[in-house]
Amino acid sequence: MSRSQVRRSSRPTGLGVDDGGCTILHVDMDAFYALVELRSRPELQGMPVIVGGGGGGRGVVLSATYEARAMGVHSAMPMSRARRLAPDAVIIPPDHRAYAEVSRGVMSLFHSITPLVEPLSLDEAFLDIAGALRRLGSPTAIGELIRSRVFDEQRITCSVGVASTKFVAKLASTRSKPDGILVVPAEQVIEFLHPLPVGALWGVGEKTEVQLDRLGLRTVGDIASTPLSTLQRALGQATGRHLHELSWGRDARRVSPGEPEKSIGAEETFDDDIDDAEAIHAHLLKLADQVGARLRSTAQVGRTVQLKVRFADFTTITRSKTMSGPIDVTQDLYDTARALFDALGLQRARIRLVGIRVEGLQPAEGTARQLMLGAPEQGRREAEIAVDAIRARFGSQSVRPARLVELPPGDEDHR
DNA sequence: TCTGGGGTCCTTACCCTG
DNA sequence: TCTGCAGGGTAAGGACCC
Repeated sequence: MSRSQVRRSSRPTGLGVDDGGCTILHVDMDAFYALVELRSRPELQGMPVIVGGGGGGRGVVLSATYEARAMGVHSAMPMSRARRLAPDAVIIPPDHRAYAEVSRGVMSLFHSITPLVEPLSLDEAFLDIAGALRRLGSPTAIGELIRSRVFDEQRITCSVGVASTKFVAKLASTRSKPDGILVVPAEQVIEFLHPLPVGALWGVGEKTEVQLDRLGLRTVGDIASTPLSTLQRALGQATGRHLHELSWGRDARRVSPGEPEKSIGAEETFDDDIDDAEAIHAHLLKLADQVGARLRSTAQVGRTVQLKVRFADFTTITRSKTMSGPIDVTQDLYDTARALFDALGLQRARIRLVGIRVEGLQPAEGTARQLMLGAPEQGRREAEIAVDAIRARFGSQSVRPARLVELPPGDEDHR
């Protein structure tokens, strides 16, 4: 990608450049996964490229270049549909390790600007730059500095929203995409917000948009002029208040770095629906293994185990159990999830996905752990910690539960 | 059309306790 | 002892975000 291509909208755009008081930046990488892939495949520049898929043909679009987007492709779209819309698009399976590495570089760059960085995902973050103004200049100048450094250091482009609140900064970065910067001065927030469609508000998805449409509310301005009580009756107390506040540009949330995780989970959609309980048990063991390893690697324990089951018709149920004490041992996670699954009493129902999630996280240090009925007082956890160490050194596949080791065809006797 | 995987937050219902 | 109520914890489901 040439410099001239990516810098085409390098001047601040939109409502003006009076950026006084606009100390919140929202920085969002453009078509992140796709642009990371283009770095190593420059021959694909200017072509429709889609990152997504996965092995079983049941994947969705994770990211698409703007050339693919122009053909109607967007993220979260089923791959089968994306292929129909853009039959000539180059499809690349995701390489999460590469994205994580670029993300670390970008976040580290942000931290060189300000310590107040709140990552939202791999490819976006809020920055509070109030403390950096004297050193680095105006908010707009800092936004431009970030855009230019991201490109120079990572060879990808990003968009920056500059405002006095997180919510407006995020909207501004979205409106400036791709490869732009938009400043929304505090006194022009209402003018900026009210013409936008309701779907622009954080928390309004497909379902809520339909509900709002039934009330005849199509723009943010419509919501602002609707009595709070009407919104709360239609959408519930919290959502009604939330949308009403946002519609007037009120968002008191601070940029808060280092928010602790509230849950850790893993789930798997099968290539083909499964109706065999034994096979489901094996997948549950694999997921428990992943979740347990993540808990231990982050030195956390959790109290509630949640099982998720999605059936062939896409209906989804969850079942959960709160333990009397926190756990982080794979075997305990598996036993609990399996008991929840068995209690469903399914008779060869066709299952599309299973997942395990652990909630109620707390630091492992100093926590009295739950001892499962019949479990040895010592041993299991220590063994799993030893396995974690071996995997850290020799790879995640170096040690696995015996029943997860794939046998060559015809070798069932050794199972 | 046919829907991943990782999360967060909200609502509702129910049970228990004081 | 019974009743009503408030509040907390748990469970389940749903909407939403990236």
